[in-house]
Amino acid sequence: MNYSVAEENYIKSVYHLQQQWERVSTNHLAEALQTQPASVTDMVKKLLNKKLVHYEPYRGVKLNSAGKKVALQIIRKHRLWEYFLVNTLGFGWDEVHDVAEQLEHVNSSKLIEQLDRFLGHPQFDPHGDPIPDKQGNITYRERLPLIQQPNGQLLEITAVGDESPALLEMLKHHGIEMGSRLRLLRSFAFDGSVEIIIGKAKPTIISQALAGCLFVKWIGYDE
Amino acid sequence: MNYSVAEENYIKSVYHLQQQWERVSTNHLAEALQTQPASVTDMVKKLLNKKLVHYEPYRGVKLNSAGKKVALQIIRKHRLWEYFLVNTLGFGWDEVHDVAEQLEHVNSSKLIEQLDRFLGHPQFDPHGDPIPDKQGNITYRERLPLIQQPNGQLLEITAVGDESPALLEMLKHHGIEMGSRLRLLRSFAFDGSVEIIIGKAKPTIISQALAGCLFVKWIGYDE
DNA sequence: ATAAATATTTAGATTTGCCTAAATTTAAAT
DNA sequence: ATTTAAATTTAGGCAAATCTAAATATTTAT
Repeated sequence: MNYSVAEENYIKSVYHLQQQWERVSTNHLAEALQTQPASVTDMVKKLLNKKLVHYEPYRGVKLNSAGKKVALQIIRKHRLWEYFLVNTLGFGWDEVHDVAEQLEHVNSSKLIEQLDRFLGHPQFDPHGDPIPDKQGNITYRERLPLIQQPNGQLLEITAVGDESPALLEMLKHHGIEMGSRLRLLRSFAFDGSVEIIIGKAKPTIISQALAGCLFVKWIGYDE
Repeated sequence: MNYSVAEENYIKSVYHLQQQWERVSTNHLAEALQTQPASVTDMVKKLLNKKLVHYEPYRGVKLNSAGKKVALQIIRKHRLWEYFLVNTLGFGWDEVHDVAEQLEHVNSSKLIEQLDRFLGHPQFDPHGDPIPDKQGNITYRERLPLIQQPNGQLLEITAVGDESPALLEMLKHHGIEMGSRLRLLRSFAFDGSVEIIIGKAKPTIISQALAGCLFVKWIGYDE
């Protein structure tokens, strides 16, 4: 099967919104796709005809297993291209989204498999999100909100919350990147900021907003 | 300015057909684009509105300088992607056309400049066709039909006439590739076949059809 | 439980890129 | 110089993906 760019974008959006809501509403989709609710209703009916979604009028939409499969392949392409743009072509990760958004719709299984091989079968994209494999399997990895972790823990950055230039600038300033290790020292009730040690540097305080964008896994208490 | 995929394909086709005919006819364009003459007339009017072509009804169409500029950038993208597919991802050059046809429409100047840098600013694509630079300048290179060259000349392959799997297979069999050196010994009146020495191998005879697909530059008479 | 507010769908249009069939223009042939 | 053939354009329509405005369903609040 081959789907139009518009169809692929709808499928991808439903997939992402489903991570948060069981049934995805028309308005949410319209918001995510920057389009009108009426247009969403139209397209959802087309996806229903193509047997990619469950849908009942007024009740929201949900990918069925065929739809999920399609979504995972689009996401695979998107994230492989992001990895390529950052690691091969030297893009910053705040610059890759729009380009990957276009590249993900290029249709060639040979292209994507050769790209995957060239890149060394990466498992995670530059933002820490997992890259589904050819079969659609995802390697999950701890992705715990930094806020809420117990003090003293040695942690490793596994993902970031958004891909804005502003966040990237902030992280660069602190010398934080994917895989960085840090220790959570304490948090302040006043403004929700937290004190951390990044690598072997001196303790620093980062804002609640910044901390809220960081996801980690546990490494242990010991140095 | 930003052009649709359909518009870009028309512009590119006009450019290529212009290499052969001063004014490009509606039927030729329709043939090249696998579409109907009436559709061509429609689109040509749109390109006229966008001031990319000269056009008079019944008289054919021709890119103006703005149109040429656009065409060269599309061709630049197409050929850079072909180079990438062959040299980085290991495609055969008979497999690249359709994929490059899609990739050439991805819109990001940063992408194409970084790709160009990553590839080392190649000047020729895998078929020997020149890659226009960012400004649209083309490095020309001798591209003489093998047939018609004087006997005894030492020649180097600079381009091939088509990109079919069949031609690639044939060339592989003879050990001919871009940059191969060969000497033309003689041609046979009977079927137009020619006898050549490829590199330091023994003389072989290749068919007129094959010879007609090869383009060369002169290196000299001496060994 | 009913009214008000919100969400969703339907109806009818628009744009892009394409089509077929008919009309028109240009080129070729007698 | 007409007639015939070929090429091109015009007219009218269609499908995909979108829109606005109006109608309908659902949810929330009184």
